[in-house]
Amino acid sequence: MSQRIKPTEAELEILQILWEQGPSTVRAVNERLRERREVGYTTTLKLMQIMAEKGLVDRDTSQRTHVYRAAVGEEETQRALLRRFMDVAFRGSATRLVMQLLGGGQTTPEELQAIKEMIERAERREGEKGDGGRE
Amino acid sequence: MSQRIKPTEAELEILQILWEQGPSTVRAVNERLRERREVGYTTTLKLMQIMAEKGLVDRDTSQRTHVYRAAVGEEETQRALLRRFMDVAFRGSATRLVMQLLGGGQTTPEELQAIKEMIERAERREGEKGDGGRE
DNA sequence: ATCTTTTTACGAAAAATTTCGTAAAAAAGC
DNA sequence: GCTTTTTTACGAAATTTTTCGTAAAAAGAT
Repeated sequence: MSQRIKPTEAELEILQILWEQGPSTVRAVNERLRERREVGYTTTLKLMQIMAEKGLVDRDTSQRTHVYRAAVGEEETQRALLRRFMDVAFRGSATRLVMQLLGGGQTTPEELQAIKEMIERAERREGEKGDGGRE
Repeated sequence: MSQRIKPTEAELEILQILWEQGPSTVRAVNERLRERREVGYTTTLKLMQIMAEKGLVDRDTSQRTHVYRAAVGEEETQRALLRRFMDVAFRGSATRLVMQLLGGGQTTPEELQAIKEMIERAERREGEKGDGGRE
């Protein structure tokens, strides 16, 4: 299901902006992109039009200036991307991935602490499995 | 430095095979690829030739049948890929990435345990850093 | 020796992704 | 009203990645 979500890198960059600042015009998105690198306005426009075709974004065309919003959830997308990335880069091993993350010095002590707490929570969830905790 | 390592997806697939089974001929790599999908022999050959040009692999051409081996380390490459992926998909946040990994039900209890141990080790390392710890 | 198979080299086609030029429509400014 | 600016639509060029056809060389088989 969510395996159909496969934005390209440029598309993901735009999704990030839409997730972060909510529904936006092409101009607003392009300006954010420009903070990081040179991008032509029509380049951004075209990409967003393609994304609309693919169903990655919805757009409100009731006004002349269209407003786009992400049509796929941030978490859902991250889950799909992570699954794929873990498979291709770490042969599917979550352990190796985390090992690299922690060993590679890419985490602050605060992040380590936060991650540790998450592990404990995840362990508790595992332990309870079966009694149907619903959402 | 290691930011120069940027294999494409098909290239990464080949690197995985070379890392896993060591120096290999084009035929051997192609056969492994074929276990998962249709790939022509010359397609694999060409890719590996390009990889040799890029410096991703080395090859021994002393025999008629060339033998290729990975010229970039598995960990080094994973580190570079992970850094990039974390930035683009998780806005640079290791915490969010791990959250998704643990919350997404993509980890077995065994992996959880292994990960927890790694965290503790990483914490000890961090702790030593500040007060000039003994090794 | 001749024919077949295996391998490399090379180039280019095919596919996917990214970029942008140009035009037309709508809105805004004067 | 007329000009300038902003926006969308569209198509195509440019770039990157993947795939494969063809040829030539080397090795092996008969």
